[in-house]
Amino acid sequence: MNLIDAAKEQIGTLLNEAYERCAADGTLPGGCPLGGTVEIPKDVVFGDYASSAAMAAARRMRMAPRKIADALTARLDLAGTYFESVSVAGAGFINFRLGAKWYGDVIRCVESEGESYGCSDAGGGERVMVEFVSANPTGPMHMGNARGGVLGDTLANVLAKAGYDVWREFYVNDAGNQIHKFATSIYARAMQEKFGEEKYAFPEDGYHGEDIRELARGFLETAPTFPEGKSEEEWQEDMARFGLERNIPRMKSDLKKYGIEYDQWFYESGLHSSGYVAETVEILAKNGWTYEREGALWLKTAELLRRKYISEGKTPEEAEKLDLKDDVLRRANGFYTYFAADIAYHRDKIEKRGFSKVINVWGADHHGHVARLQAAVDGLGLEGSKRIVIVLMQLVNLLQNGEPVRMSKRTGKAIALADLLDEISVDAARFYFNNRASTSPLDFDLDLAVRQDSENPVYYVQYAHARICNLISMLASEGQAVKPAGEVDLTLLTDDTETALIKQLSAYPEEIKLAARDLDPSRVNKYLVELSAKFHRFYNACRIKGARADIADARLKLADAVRSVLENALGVLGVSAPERM
RNA sequence: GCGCCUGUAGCUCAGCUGGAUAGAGUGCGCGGCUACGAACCGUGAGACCGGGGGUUCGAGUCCCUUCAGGCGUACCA
Repeated sequence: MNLIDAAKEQIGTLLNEAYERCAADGTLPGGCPLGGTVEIPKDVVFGDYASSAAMAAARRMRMAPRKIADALTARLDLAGTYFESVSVAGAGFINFRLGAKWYGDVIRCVESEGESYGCSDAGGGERVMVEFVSANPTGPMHMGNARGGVLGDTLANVLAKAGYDVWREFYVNDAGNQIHKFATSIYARAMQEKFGEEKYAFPEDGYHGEDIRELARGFLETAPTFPEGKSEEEWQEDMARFGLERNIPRMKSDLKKYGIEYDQWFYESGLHSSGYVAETVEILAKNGWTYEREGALWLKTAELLRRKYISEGKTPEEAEKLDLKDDVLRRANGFYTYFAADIAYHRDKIEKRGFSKVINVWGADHHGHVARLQAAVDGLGLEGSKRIVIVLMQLVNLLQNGEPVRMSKRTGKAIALADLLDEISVDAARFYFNNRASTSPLDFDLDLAVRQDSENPVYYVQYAHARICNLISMLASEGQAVKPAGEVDLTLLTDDTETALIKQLSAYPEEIKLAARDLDPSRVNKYLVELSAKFHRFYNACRIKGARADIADARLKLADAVRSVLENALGVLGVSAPERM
């Protein structure tokens, strides 16, 4: 149950009833249904909820907002509602103040819903896929993958809680050009290993990382006859397979260490071998969206995009001004491009597997592909622009001693995901990577992240949880256990820090809903920090031990409700809620 | 050129579909444990919300324009 919504709805109803009375006796003109919004003012001196209905109606009623507000409040009947008083202030805001029943209801709601507190049916059971990380299996994962992993996983948690039917997927790019590059790189390192560094030139565009040398050495142990007995191509094929068989399980286990597990690892190679890519390209051709030039098969991307933009509200003139280009689907050498495979993959997601929404977490450096992919899937007649949603994640700037550290598989200077966990806890990593909206670049300061103190917000939140657990067990050992809400007089919670804390508890379901709507799980971090701060404030202001018995019971109950929601929200982040630290 | 993202306190960032006096952390200045965990709390100073127009009762938020930074514009993935 969402008590914020309940309160807002009640205000809407109350105002409408008051308006009916005013219209009936002529105090206000009839036929002007109330508009405006109900909001939570920043400053509590204005009350707990504020309606702007009077201001919104001023023009239509041709009356001063304050007069409308006065007329409405004069006819309000608060008996039996959540509210104990109402007032008019400012330009014509109608301010409502909550009564004790509402605060008690929040705590009763937290108690009765427990783990499912915060859940809603906002998603209506819609089948959604979240595809994330999908790192190239040609090398170790880096910090950007770590952010994407945490973002995607947490986003999936948020969506599940908001009532979506969520599927997690990792797209394994085990085909195409970079696999060829992968193979030639291992081959070159193997040759160098065997005959000396200077005897065999390493390909300029190869993968320079140390991990390639390790794979080459590992491969040589399994192939003592190398390079005899097979052609170069055959050896490279074996090497690619060998490398993937090593790297993919490692990616799985690295991600698992971060608490990230998938419903499916989807292999790009399967799309090629089954002919699905070719079939998909044929459909595009049949729909008239392709042409041949210089031996390659091209997609009419520019035209598809123009159609897309115009249908989204751009004028034909605006669309014409854009610098749009066509794309190759099948190269002159007969191989399909990554783009062609990606179109096929999304056809598989939408048409074959029936996901009504497909969310992809991509690095911001891929943003140029968003509209193009959507347009191409539009060209298949599968509503790509509507069903494919891309969460663009700005890249991670890794800092050490204040200096930026470049991350690149090619140069081999990557900080591997697995190594990071030698430095910091999973909890700290997950919280840190989710601490910014995906649209903001994230500075990951290694020196800061290793610190296990209050500089790191995750400890602030976890400390609040541990503090409550300790409090509860300490009081229980003295014979004062947490009582069921029904046995506690919650109307005794009237201190400013208590009501502020309860309001924060009430905001949780809304916060989950907004995080799901905006595809922004970092909201949950902010919520947790805010909840913790309000708890610490309450803890310092309101003693439990030594307070009058009924007051102590009520405060202990409140603390326990906070503990429950902290555990709940930390769970959404995949961060532990320790009982002691 | 075209496109995406970002400009809010010294620093790092919040600010929900436009709402009342723009918030927090950190840093700096004070202060709080013979009291449930001081990994905490209170308090002070610190911002013409990059600039300029516009929309309206009302703009950090919406529109236009301009400046600055990041990224992208492959028969790479």
